[in-house]
Amino acid sequence: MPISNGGKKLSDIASLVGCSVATVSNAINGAGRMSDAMRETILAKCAEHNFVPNSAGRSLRLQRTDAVGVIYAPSFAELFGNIFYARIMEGLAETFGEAGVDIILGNRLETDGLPTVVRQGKVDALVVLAGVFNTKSYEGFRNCPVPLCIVDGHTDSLKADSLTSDGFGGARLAAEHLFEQGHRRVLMTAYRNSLYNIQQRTSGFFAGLRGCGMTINEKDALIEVDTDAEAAEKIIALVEENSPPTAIFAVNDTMAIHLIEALTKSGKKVPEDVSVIGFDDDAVASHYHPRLTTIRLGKRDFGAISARLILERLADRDKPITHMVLPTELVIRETVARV
Amino acid sequence: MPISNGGKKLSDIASLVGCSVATVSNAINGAGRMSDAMRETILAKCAEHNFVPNSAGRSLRLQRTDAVGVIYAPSFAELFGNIFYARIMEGLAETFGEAGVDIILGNRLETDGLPTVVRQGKVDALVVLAGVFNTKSYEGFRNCPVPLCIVDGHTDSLKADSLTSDGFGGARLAAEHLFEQGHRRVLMTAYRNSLYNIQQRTSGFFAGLRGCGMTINEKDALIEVDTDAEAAEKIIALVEENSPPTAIFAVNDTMAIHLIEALTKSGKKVPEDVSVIGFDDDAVASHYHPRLTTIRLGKRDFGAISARLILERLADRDKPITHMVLPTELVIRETVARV
DNA sequence: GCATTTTGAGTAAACGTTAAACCAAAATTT
DNA sequence: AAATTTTGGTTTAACGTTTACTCAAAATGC
Repeated sequence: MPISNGGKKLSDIASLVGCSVATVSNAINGAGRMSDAMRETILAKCAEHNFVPNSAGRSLRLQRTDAVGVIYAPSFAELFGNIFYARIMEGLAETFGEAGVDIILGNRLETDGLPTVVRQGKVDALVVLAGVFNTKSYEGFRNCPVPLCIVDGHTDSLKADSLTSDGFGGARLAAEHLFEQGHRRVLMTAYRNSLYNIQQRTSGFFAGLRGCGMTINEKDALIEVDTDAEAAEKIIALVEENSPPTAIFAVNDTMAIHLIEALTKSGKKVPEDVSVIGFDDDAVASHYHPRLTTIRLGKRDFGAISARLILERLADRDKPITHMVLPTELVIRETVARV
Repeated sequence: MPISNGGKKLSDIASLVGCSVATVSNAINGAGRMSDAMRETILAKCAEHNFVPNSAGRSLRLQRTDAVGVIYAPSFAELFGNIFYARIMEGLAETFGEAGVDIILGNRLETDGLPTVVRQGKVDALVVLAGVFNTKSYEGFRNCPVPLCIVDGHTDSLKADSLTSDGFGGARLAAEHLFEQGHRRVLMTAYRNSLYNIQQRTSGFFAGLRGCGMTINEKDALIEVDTDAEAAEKIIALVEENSPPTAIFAVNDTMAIHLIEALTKSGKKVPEDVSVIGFDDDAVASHYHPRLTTIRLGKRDFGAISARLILERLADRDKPITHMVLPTELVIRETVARV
């Protein structure tokens, strides 16, 4: 049987000091009544023995754990490889850490329904990293007994705070940049199975184009695909046509890079022959050659803000549901040429 | 007061079924004695209500938490940004997840001594990601009440399992590759403040060179620096000398890339004028241009193996301390030329 | 000097779970 | 049929905290 604590408990300190356990507890929590001398003596003994109350006992009594779960469906495997989520985790760790709240990774195999960590009562709240969520994915969280904060996703079907980036505005930024650089024949590539994020980017891009005064047929200009490879294939074909696009907006950076690789392989130069703009500002974006022009999200802020959202909700369960939208910014690098 | 569980408890199931709480507990844990009918009825009711025993109650009684802490000193900020550790986390999450063990991020501000998460008894064991540890860093873990597993580091001063990669062998691989490609005048750049990992790489490299029959003066061939910028500066100067190096072994990939950038900027071509080989196989290594030849570590294995090491120790506290050394491999890309 | 309030604690119950100890009834052995 | 074992459970205590309640002694008010 594993020993979980150093072995010390309230009663040890109590008998060391010569008082009751209740008094020790009160001293630690700044509650109850006792002489200043007593309080100091107890606190000193606690410090001397490096004592801190056992978490299980405390949780049981207090009906709270001072821990939040972070879950990423369907599996955690992708999370750590993905720099986008890494930054979020960084923000979460910092903000929750300062608040004295631990982060538990929801890495247990969930059958369906609520995460194990919730059903066991191990967490006070849940951060849901919703990257690949579709509307159905949220169903599992219906009547979740702890507050939820959905990061990088949104649904109206759940009573949960949520936090997304301004995919619409970011994509509009991309459209405007292309327009300003003189591009008039532009294409967008996106995944067919439209999640919330993708939809936002798509509508933002075409809204941006129209806002610049372009008349554009979305049916022709939006290339819907299932994979990056399919996107590359279609683009190569389109570039060979009579009136080829001068610029392409890829729905994310990895797709953008696939496009550039394919374009280069088929003899087209980026950005001289065709410009490419991505979305996300992944780590690869700045390391790739040529360095990718893209849209940057407030990645790190996602973590800190969602943590704060949860902390606030824990403090006030009745505060109104919040849906925050974080701004995006254009990062100009080397893949968009002036024409 | 936050509600942590769905609210259900053993006694609810018990009164639903019409038996005692002990019987419900026994049914769930496959303990005690009861009729098959009773066991099935109870299990069915548990499933129907999605019941799972409360963690705090269980921990308190069982004196174990089914959770491990992962700590990364001095702060977590770097961890998630670093793909090396991200892969380790991935392995940990998967292996611990299968074993029904949760991972708690040690993100609470630690003053000194043991992590808060340990003092609170929130974890059964600790994974210490030791990347930046020096011998002094380990002192804080002296008389840690829970088992430790040190990942990517090692010390004899602690009774702890540990896991490192074969930096020595990997660096030897690098040396042999350079020799085989005809390089006879080679340099190594490394950080001055020598941690365990760096030391291993350094001695492995020169051992490899000597093993190939080269006589080499380590004093001249080892360029010790404090920063990547300093390394770049020194290398630029050395390359301008009478008998310039034909190849450089950088102690890690980021340093290698700094070197290449500087070399390129000062008019030298990599690998035509000077070859560069790195260490770690970071994500950048394959995305950078030119693609970096480097030494790959068993990154992902680190997580899975250290998790298994901990699981084994939890099962048997008296099993002998293990220090595992994982093999490395040479990844040939584009930054080493034949001369 | 007596009644009342305040101070400085202590007592005891509760949080949800598990496991050892216990026990009546049924089944088996002698 | 009496003695014994097995079956199918129940009762109870314990894990470490916190907090409402209690209570004597000291301080204060009149």
